[in-house]
Amino acid sequence: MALPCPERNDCQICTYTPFVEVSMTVLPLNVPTRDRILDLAEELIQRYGYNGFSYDDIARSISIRKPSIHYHFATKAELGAAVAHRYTERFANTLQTITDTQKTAHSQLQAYIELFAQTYRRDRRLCLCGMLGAEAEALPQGMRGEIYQFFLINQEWLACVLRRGKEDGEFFCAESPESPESRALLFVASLEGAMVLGRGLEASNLVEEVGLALLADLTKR
Amino acid sequence: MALPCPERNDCQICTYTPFVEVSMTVLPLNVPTRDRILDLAEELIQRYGYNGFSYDDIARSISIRKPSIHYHFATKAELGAAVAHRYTERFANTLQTITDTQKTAHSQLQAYIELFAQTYRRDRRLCLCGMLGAEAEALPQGMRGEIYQFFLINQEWLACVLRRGKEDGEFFCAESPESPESRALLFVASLEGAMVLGRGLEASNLVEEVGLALLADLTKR
DNA sequence: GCTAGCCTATCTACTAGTAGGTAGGTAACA
DNA sequence: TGTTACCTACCTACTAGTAGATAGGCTAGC
Repeated sequence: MALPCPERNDCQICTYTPFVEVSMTVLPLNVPTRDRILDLAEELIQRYGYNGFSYDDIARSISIRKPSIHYHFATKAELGAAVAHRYTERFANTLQTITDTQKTAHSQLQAYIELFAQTYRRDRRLCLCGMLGAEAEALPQGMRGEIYQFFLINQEWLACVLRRGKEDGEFFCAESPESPESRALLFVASLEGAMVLGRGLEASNLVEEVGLALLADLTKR
Repeated sequence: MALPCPERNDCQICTYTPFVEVSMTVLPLNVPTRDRILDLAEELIQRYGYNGFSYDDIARSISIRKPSIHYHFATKAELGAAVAHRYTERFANTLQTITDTQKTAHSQLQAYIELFAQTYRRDRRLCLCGMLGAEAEALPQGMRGEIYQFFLINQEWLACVLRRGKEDGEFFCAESPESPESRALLFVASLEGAMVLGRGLEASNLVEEVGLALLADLTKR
């Protein structure tokens, strides 16, 4: 797909141009091509979706030819799966770090919410797996397992934190009959949805707003 | 885009075929072509996204030639905007009906949740504007206004119901400092997100589960 | 009642451009 | 000498969109 022209987003005629430079500000030099492809594909999926970018978009952005991408990732489906896998793995590591560094369940959840808020603040990017979840039906089979894993890991981690928070008397939520798993689901869903709404309403602080309400509810009876 | 083959979704080789028949079971006979195009485009966007279908997909599904679609909708952007506009308008009417027929704020919210649950139960379709919200950055300018309207209408209606529910003593939520608008946002976001998670986790009752938790929180202090 | 003129809705045949992907070659290097 | 990481040149299929023709229906004027 030809990406929208960032310089003239208000121009009706020039809404689409065949190519757009993508932000490369944070990329250090001497990064292996394979990683640069992954990084860019990740950004493009978060911004435009899996069906919203092409090999050519990537090729132009990192100044190599299109077939060179096929050398690293034989098919687009393979690239997509690799991006999703790396994203999920990195996310799981971050959750582990949160568990290790934040003492209370409340501060762990705060850090969790901040992950989503941070992502959205970067050019209003969506959670990669949120975007892919929405597109799931139009995705190659191989990618769906990765998305499934992402949400499962999130739910399990959150349920664990919520359970501990309840045991420690921090929260009153998740009382029977509600399960921590169910509350965990609401937590992820709300944050994913907040990003979608943020884009739709062209708002910049929706994730934070929703996160605050989410935390507040945990201390209610 | 070539749509995925529904009969052999597990087949790696045949993941993509150039064409797939789309469900036409509910369409009565003698529906004007223009409406059939709109109906099908709506279904395709909800299932695969705006960048996930082509004029040719529609043409084949309703057995006309592709240029005939251009006669009714000159550009794909025009078609997309028309679909979103009709969807939002229909949704607004439904909200009015809910207001007119359901007495308590609680039952109005229940009916609201059921709208999302119903949509998802139909082949796991996403809310049209949820899908488009996620894709927003890759969408032609003309469509974004329609998406904005959808979420605004939802937020305003919900805030209104929540305010009334609080006045009538049905709810304890939305106490200061939290505004009904903020709680309304959480409400929509959670339901939109639940649909995305439902797809990601390949679950069928997530919208209902999230809706239940959402309602339960309203009666907490 | 006939007909000229217009409108609607469709068609076939086409365009330029983009999609993912392949074949085969090359230069650097261990 | 084989491997790695790229390249040029190409392919087929699909993309949105256009040009021009046509068949049938409606209506005003004679």
